Amino acid sequence: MPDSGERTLAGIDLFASLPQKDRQALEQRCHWRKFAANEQIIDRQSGTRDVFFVVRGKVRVVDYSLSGREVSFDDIAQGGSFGELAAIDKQPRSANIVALTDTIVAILPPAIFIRVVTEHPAAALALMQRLAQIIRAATGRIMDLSTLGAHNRIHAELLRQAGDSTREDGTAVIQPIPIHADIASRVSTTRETVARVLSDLARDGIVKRESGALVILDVDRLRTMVEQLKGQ
Amino acid sequence: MPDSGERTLAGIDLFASLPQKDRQALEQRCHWRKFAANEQIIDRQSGTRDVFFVVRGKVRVVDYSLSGREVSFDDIAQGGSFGELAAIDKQPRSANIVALTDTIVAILPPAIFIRVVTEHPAAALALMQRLAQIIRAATGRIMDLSTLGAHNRIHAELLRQAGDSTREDGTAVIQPIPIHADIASRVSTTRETVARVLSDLARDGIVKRESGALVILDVDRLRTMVEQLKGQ
DNA sequence: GCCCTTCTGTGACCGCCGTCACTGCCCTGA
DNA sequence: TCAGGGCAGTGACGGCGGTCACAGAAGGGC
Repeated sequence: MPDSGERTLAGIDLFASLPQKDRQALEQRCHWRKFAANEQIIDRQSGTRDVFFVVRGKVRVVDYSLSGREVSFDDIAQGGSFGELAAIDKQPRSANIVALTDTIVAILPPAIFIRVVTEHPAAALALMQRLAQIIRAATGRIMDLSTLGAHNRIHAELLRQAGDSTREDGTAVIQPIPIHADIASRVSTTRETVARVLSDLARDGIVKRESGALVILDVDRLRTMVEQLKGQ
Repeated sequence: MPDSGERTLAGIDLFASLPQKDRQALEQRCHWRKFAANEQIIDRQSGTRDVFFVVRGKVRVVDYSLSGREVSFDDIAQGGSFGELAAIDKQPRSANIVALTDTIVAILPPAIFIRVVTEHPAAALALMQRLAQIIRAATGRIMDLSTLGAHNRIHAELLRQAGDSTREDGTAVIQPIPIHADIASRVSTTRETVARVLSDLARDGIVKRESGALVILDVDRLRTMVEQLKGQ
């Protein structure tokens, strides 16, 4: 693989509106690294403050309780970034990052990052919007954890994963089929509960397993199941 | 009360490092309003994008499930600000704000706010740090909700409220005495459970009610109670 | 002072769901 | 083709904690 072809920040969302010249200058200041699938990229414990950009691949933000219970926060795809928090506030890292696939990242020292995102208004706004997005997701999740039962949180997660893929006939497809344990760690429940809920939904004709995909047969019904219980 | 004395942004954290001239220019663009205790300042539903600064008083960020269950996120004291999210990403408001005390706020239109915090590096950084702080608090809360039982979340909340007030002899004071229902809504449990936990702690000699204050008699023991259970 | 509201404290009940323990499936690789 | 590992599915059980229902304390206003 020609490394040079990968050494670009052109696809990074945060820097989308940066003049090409400035972006190229930034590229000079980056380190570039590859990680294999399942490799850990950032450890919570580490004292580093670098900021990372996903040039290629996909990573997951996770944390573990001392008991080993896994809580996952977000998946970050190509074009995204992570590690900003420590750079911004000089506090320790707030979570772990693992590569989901083979991944190439660009690594930027904190001081340079801060300079870019404070001195370029467009980059500043992009970062603020990203942080705002994280906050909205987190507060939504806190509301879910506080007001919904495990079953309904799983329903809500299915709808989230279906995204806007709902078709005319009220069906939607989730592909590839998500691993139960992953769903569980995203909504803070157990693998077993996810399996039970999916069984129930299949029994009621609301979802169906199909070659490599999970089909939601009745998106509306699933949606009302979540909303009704919110209101009880 | 001389209103003029209150019409200043001098005490607002976000603008602490702004040149006086710029800050005074901003003051010209603000509207100023008073709210009485318990009055709602921002409604989730409202389509506004203004940013608010707490010139005087104290406000609370809360949200309600359709069932009426109250979830509170943060209290914002004098010098703080709120309403930034909607201004940053032009999405609907993410929560409600109620005045805890009689409060004076300065209200700034979104466009002006965005200009200040993108064009002044120091203000940009201050805002990013504030957003980062919110994210850390939220992820911490998600971890607590995901891995701790209700009892331990209450223990943790007591330690949080005690802050760094721990004295030489291992005691700490929380003052004024927090209302059980408030604790409950901060850690997503019920008033009754808070009462039971405090009773248990009092029975074990770990806390004590005292004229207008809650005294933690053994901070260390309380801390280990939380950490042990995290590890199980 | 008194009342009325708000807050606290506690018992009884019971349903949700996490835990444990297996079984069985599917797929990959030797 | 078979073995082994990862994933899925399901039953049994039991404890945590939410809900309901009161009773009592506390405090603030007139």
